[in-house]
Order: sequence, then C-alpha cells, then structure tokens
Amino acid sequence: MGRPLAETSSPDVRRSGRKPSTSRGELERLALELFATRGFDETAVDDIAAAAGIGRRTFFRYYPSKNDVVWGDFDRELDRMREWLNTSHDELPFMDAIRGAVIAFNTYDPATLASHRHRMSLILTVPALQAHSTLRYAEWRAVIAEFAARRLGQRPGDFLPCVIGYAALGAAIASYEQWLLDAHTPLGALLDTAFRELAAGFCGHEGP
Amino acid sequence: MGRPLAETSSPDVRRSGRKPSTSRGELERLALELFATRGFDETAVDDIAAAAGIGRRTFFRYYPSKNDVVWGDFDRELDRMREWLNTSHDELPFMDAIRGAVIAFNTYDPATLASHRHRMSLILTVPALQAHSTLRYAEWRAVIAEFAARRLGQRPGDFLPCVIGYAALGAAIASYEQWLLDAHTPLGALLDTAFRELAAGFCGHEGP
DNA sequence: CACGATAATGGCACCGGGTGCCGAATGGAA
DNA sequence: TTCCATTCGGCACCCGGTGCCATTATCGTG
Repeated sequence: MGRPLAETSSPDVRRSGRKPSTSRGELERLALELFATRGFDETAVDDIAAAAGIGRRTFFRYYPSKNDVVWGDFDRELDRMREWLNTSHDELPFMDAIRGAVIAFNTYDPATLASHRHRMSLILTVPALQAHSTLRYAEWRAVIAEFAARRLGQRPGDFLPCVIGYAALGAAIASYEQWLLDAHTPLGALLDTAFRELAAGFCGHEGP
Repeated sequence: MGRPLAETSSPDVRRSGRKPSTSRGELERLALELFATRGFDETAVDDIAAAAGIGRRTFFRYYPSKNDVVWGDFDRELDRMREWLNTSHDELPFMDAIRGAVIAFNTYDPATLASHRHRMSLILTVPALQAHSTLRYAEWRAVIAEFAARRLGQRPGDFLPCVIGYAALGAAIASYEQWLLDAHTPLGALLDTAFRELAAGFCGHEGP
C-alpha cells in the first residue's frame, strides 16, 4: 500500500558521538535476504543481528520489532501520499482522486518491483506479519479518511470517512493478493478495477 | 462481526478418562473479568490460570493463545452466518442480503450486550488484539466472499468476491468503532448506513 | 473390587521476541 | 587532552507459547 524506502536519508545534524554501526536500510536488505532463503519464522533476530555484525540489543534500536523490518520507511511514503492528495484538483470526484493516488503510490519501476513483490508476499502470507500489518494499515486508512473528510466537509474521525478508509484499504489489499497469486495482470490494473467497483457499489454483475 | 458463544456445548460422547477441570466458557468469563479490571496486557496467562485453579500448561489446551480467549467460539457463529446466507432469497440483491446477514448476526439482546461491548472494545483498541483479529477476520471475509461468488457466478477466490469481502469487513469494523465511540446510535443502524453507502459507492455526498 | 484403557492435568525445560539497565566504546568539539 | 554526546552490546528479566512426560482421575469391564 505504499513504497517503503530503504534509507532514512535524513542527514540529521550530527554533532558528536559514536557513529552508527549500520543503517536501517542495510538491516532491511540483510533481513529480507534471510527471509527469502530461510523463511520469516525460521529467521531469528539473532540471525539478522549476526549477519549485520551487531548485537541483538542494537537491532532493536534500529527497528522496534522484527516485523517492522519488512515495512522499511513506510511513514515517509504515507507523507508523500498525503501531500499528493492535498494537491489534487477539486474538480476530480474524490473517489477518483483516491483511486489515482493509490495507483500512483503503488507503481514501481521494474528494478525494484521484484523486491517489492517479495516484501508484499511476506506481509500478506506470513501470519505474524499479516497480523502486525493491521497496525500499519491504520495509518494508511487515516490518510484516506482525512482526505475524504475534507472533501465531504466532515471530520477525519466521522463515520463516513472511516468507512471509506476501510473500504479503500480492502480494495487495495485484495488487489495485492490477486497480484501475488497471478502476476500476469499488472497491479495497477487490479487496483483500477477494484476501486472502480468500489465507487460503483459492485452493481451490474448479477444476472439470471 | 459475530456473536461468540460461551460454551462449546457439543456433548461429545465421553467414553472414559479424567473429567476436564474447567471449560472454555468458564475461562472466558474469568479472563474477561480480569481484562476488565486489570487490563489485557497487564493480565498474564498465569493470572487467568490461577483464577481458574488450573496450571498454565492446561490453559493452552483450552485456548491456543491468550488472544483467542476474547473470541470465544467464533467459528460456530460463522457457520450460522454461512447457513443464513445459503438460505437467503435469490430475488434479494446480493449486497442487500449481505447487509441483512451482517446486521442479523450483530444484533444482541440487552442482557449480553454489555459484555459484547466490552469484548469488542478489547478487540478494537488493544494493539495485540487488533493485530491478532486479522486472522479471525479472514474467516469472516471468506464467508462473505463465498456467498458473493455464488451470486456472481464466480469462484470464492476470484478477484471481485474478495474485494467485496474486504469491503464488507471494513464497513463492519468501521461501524463497530463508531458504536464504541458513541453508544447513542445503535450498532444496527450504523451497520445499515455503512452497508448502504458501500452498495451505493459513497456517491451523493460531495457538493459545493 | 480390581484392573486396564482413556483422557485430562500440570510441571519442567526450552525457545524466541522484546525491554530496562548500565558500563564500555567511539568520535567531535572546546 | 578533556569533556560530552551518542551508540553499542552484554546481562538479566518478563511473557507467550510448545514439546515432553509422568501423574491423576474416571469409566467400563472382568
């Protein structure tokens, strides 16, 4: 539901002190490699730490949990999507704007596509990650709900914006699941279909 | 998303052997009471086991995890909802049938309403339970998707039924969240609104 | 009643994720 | 060099969850 970035890349004013031994991006690379070969559950935090040459305790200073490694810098991507929606044209119907934003933020160049596919495969198939992802999805939904609320003249916590946030999330996840099952149809096309169905209320399919 | 039952209540043919020390229902009661007073995270499995007078090891023979206690016998409720949908009239548009089923299976008599509210409050606010619930929701979605697939002449794993399952789940959860925030509006009314919006594609709200 | 089959119990050791604490290592700045 | 900020990483600990296995309770049968 958004492209996680590898590097934090915020060149904070470093005043003094010991230099970090590694980086979030480096840990993410190593961890995903281990997950790919050995499996997520079969890879212990100690294994990742050992591969990076750091202590287990230090790992948890880079990522709050083993699960979070898979998500990389998801928050930055959310900020960009929020910005995109902020600057969308008001003439565009809001469900079209949401559809456009979701598609735009899930379009990858071929170079990074394979790794993204692996990442999403983990998130959507490993039970521990499926469960954990709920907490990340909440932030994603909030971005959608905020936008919908603004367009509808309501507050982000109001009922309808929340329903829209949840429904949009569902459409996005279902698209990803389908894409993982069968890579033949590009993700963008699946997202487009799902969000158009959503905006149409799933009508026009039933018949005798 | 469905009324969990307290008792397994399947009077299995008991041939011989030691009698169970307690029951799922009893553990559920005790656990929810502890969660209410002390909080979910602050209640250890040992506390529940001690309250029930059983060993910690035995607890895990009644429930596979601490999280699962909150869900009670969710599977039975799913079976009932599946059955309900199976016997729904074919003339009824399928989105209306889904709406009706969800409302029916989330209507409680006042006696059990308070405890159900507590249960759902835990599920939707405690992070550990929010995350875990994803796995339960999957079964719920499957019931919806199966029904939608049958009505649309597709297979349960096909794209559109899955999207509908996810969207319906979102509508239901959003309704519950709203209900927990403000019990003034009855849950049934919120579900009705959410599912009607869903079936209408959220149109008719934007304007100058 | 005694015996054996059956089933539940619960203690024990163990694993893995995650945290609080604290001293040690590192590197820039005064 | 000295001081300070920052990171590191070991250690002990908590908690959820599991495999193993001896123990205990119950029922049916001889």
